[in-house]
Amino acid sequence: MGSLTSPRAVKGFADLFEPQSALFTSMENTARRVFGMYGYKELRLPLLEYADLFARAIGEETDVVQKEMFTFPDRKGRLLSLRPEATAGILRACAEGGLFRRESLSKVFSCGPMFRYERPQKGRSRQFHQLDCECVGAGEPQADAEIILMLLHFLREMGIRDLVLDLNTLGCRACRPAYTRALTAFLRTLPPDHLCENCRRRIQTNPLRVLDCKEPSCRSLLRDAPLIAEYICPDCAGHFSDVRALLEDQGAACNLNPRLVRGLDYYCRTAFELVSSAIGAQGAVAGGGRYDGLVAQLGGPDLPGIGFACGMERLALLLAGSGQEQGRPDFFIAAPKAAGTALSLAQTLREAGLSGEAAFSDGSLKSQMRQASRNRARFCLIIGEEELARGTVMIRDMDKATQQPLPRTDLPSWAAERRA
RNA sequence: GCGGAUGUAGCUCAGUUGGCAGAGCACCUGGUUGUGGCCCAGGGGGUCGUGAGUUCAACCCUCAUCAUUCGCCCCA
Repeated sequence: MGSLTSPRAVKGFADLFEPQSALFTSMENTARRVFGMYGYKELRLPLLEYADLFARAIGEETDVVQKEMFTFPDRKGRLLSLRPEATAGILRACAEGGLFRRESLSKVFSCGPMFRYERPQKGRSRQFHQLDCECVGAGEPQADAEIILMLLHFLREMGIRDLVLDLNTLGCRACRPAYTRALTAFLRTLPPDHLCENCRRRIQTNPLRVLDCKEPSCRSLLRDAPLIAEYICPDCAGHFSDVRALLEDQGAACNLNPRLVRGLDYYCRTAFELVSSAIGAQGAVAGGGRYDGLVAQLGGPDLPGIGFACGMERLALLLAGSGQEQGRPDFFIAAPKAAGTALSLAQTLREAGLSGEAAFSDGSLKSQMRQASRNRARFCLIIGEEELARGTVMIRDMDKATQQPLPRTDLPSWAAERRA
């Protein structure tokens, strides 16, 4: 297994090779195209931010901030973090760049690697990639509906249909505290030894999360738990029913899930998630929600906003096996005694628009033709003894196993013919 | 941070109660085919993850360690 101390990749940081890397590129291109149709503009962002940005945006008490960030001091002792999610950085950049003052409605798209220090498993690595959209400046239910429809549109374009859209409302600053109090009070009435260990802890730390515990015993105890729907204010209720009506009108089936809770503190009102049961335990492919007030909390203008993130590795898991056929090269040049000539002919053909390679070394004709075959080249251009003497090249059709000689000076026109 | 599983050739994996390390695929060379694919013959490649221990003898048993992987937690 290699030499004593061959370098290794950092744990949880994957190298993406050919089929996978092409899949990621096509995801990004499809995202640019589809999101562009809805008016989203691409933003390219740094991976590193001052650590306190995330504490302020995501919430000091969240797991992400407390134990999942890559945080370290720079040379002057300032704490930096590799971004664990995209929203905070996007909002910081837009505020700092004056975007929110120049336009009343901002739609931005960004993508790239995110970092969380977690134990890797299927669908989760320490460096992972997200597509991320944020719509800032619109508090209307139409904004919620549009961004969800856009996400579904994108997934449809990627050939993914069988995801379940979970939808919930989390209330707002006005009504959520009352609900949290009611839920906590209810949880305290339960016999503690019937709740799982995690849930007993969560009553203190984050009562909302008890709602989506997967333990059967917890689930049954929670059947009679108060629902957010009974506590939300009329504004939130109206907003939520408008969003549902708009989605329904567009034929977007959604599953109302009163237990859907998001782990980032900034979410309010609409929360949604797209879930698959086909890719292991980490089934959330995309998720997002509304975050009115977050921009102001980060020192920007008081704007409402909504956004989502889509996990590219999890998308790739869904797409596994549906890999599109790789394009075949047009030619391969086998020239056992004329590697230099082969190189220059290859350049001629490429400048004429064909793709292909020439053998570098002076291996046997047999081995060079094997190489042509392995490359799945359509044509093999052979320069053997005879062709070398006559200044010609043998052009072999690798599928039909037919061939004909051609003067080398005719290659440009042969290439032009091939292109047509 | 906590559990379970797995580390043997480039890849996928066999390996008996402890007794000289194997297959398929891939790769290389040659034969045959008008010069590739199919077929035939041959070949290269492994300190059995690493380090200790038990034993006359360890891929196999014991301990440690590292890595990978699937879960928990959390999230996309």
